[in-house]
This record gives sequence, C-alpha cells and structure tokens, in this order.
Amino acid sequence: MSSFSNEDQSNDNQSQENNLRKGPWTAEEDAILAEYVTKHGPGNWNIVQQNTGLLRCGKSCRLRWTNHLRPDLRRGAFTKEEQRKVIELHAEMGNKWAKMAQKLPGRTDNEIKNFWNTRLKKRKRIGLDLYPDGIKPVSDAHNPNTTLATYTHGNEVVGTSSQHAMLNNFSNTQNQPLPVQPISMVRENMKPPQEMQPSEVPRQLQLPEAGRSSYVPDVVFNTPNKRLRVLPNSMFQ
DNA sequence: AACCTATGCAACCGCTCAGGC
DNA sequence: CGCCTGAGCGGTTGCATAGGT
Repeated sequence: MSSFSNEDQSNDNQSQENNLRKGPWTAEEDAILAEYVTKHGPGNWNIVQQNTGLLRCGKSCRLRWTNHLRPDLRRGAFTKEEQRKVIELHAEMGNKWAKMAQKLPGRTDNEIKNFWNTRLKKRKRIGLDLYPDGIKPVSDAHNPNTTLATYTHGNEVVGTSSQHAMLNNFSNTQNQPLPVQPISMVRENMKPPQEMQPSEVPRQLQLPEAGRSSYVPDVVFNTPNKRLRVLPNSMFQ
C-alpha cells in the first residue's frame, strides 16, 4: 500500500503552468466543494476556484460533484433491475451514457459507462452475447432476419456484430441480483449485512434525508482503492 | 513473502454544443 | 454570422486493490 500524503500528492500534481491540482480529491477538497455547492447551487463551475480557493479547474469540480458529492447519488453495486435497465437502454440508444443516467435515478453516466464497459469485457472474455434474450438493438429489431455487421442507432454504431454474437446469450441465471443493501437500511444499521461483500458496501453510507435543505455528508469512506476516506461533519458546520 | 496480472473505478482529455455578445 | 466561453459528453488512462502463482 503506497502511503502518499496529501501534501506529496499536492506537490506532485500541481501543474507548473496554472497551479491547478490534478488527481484524486482529498476529503478537505470535497468538503469545500460540497459546502460551496450547497450554498450556491451547482453551475458556474469556473468561478468555484476563485470563490473557494480550491486548486481545481471548473471541469474537475463539476465532475466531482456530479459523480461523487451529489446528495441524490445511489452508491453500491447495480441491482439486477438496474442492470437490466442499462442493457435495455443501451440496446435502445447505444453509448449515450448521460441519457441513460437520466433514466436511472441516482446513477451517473460514468458509473453506467464503467458498468457497461466492464460487463462488455467480461462477457466478451467468456464468450457471451451483448444482449439477453428479449432485448434487441434498435436496428436489429427493424431487421430481424439480417446479420448485421454493426448495430446502429441513428447514424451511430452502437455495437458490432461480434459483440452482438458474443453477448446475446445473456441469461437470467448469469444475471443474479447482487446482494445490495437498500440505502435506508444501510443508514439505519451502519454496517453491511453479512451477505454483502466489502467491496459492495455503498461508499456513502449516509445520505441526506429527503427534503433536507442543505447537504451534510456525514460519512464518506471505503472506496475500494481508498482514495476517499472520511468527510467529518465538523467541516460542514 | 514477493511478484505478476486482472479488475474496477476515479479522473482526465478532447471534442461538441449552446448561449451570449 | 462568427467568435468566445462555459458546460456537458464520451473515450481513455492511470492507479489501487484483489487474487493468483
């Protein structure tokens, strides 16, 4: 386990030309950003740096908020239902991750993209098809008898015939639901159920109550690679 | 115990789009 | 209409970790 300090990271990642940091976010940076967005709302990302002193570009702030700090994020492994939905949506619209994310509340485009690419690789490796029975790519649905070189949506190629051929045997038995603890239960128990693997424990164990006026991240921890650790409440008070 | 490889995920990069001027 | 800027999107990379040898 490398034991880099945040200061080391800071030095390493600071760009000589613009003095902006790159690389993993620290808990302190998260706290600053979360506090700022809570007060001012998302948007105007390029002025976040000026107003908070964060050494991060607007783009980086937006991404961090969108993918990790947003209070409505739902963390943990994709449920069977979500997996199914992703596959259906992909068949329908191709690699439109952001659009897919709109239809999967609490999931980010990045998460969906990572999920899909991981799944794609996995299924490719073991020789399974892209879509399960009953789900067809849009163009295939229009041409049920054709063997397509590519699967398209509009003018875009959303998959290749090899992907389709390899991954079309997706079956329910291979798509068992992952033992994901609902967020509400996790919040109550504050520890994962026995059937949950450590890597499946939602990183953000405590989410703000619905309707809570301000976002107060209580505990954020346990990324598999330990990039993000703890966001103490005190930072928000 | 040490090394190697595979995996998953966070973050960056480059491009496109939309809105304002 | 063209330019500029901010925001968003999709592809890709890099790193930490787990598992295998």
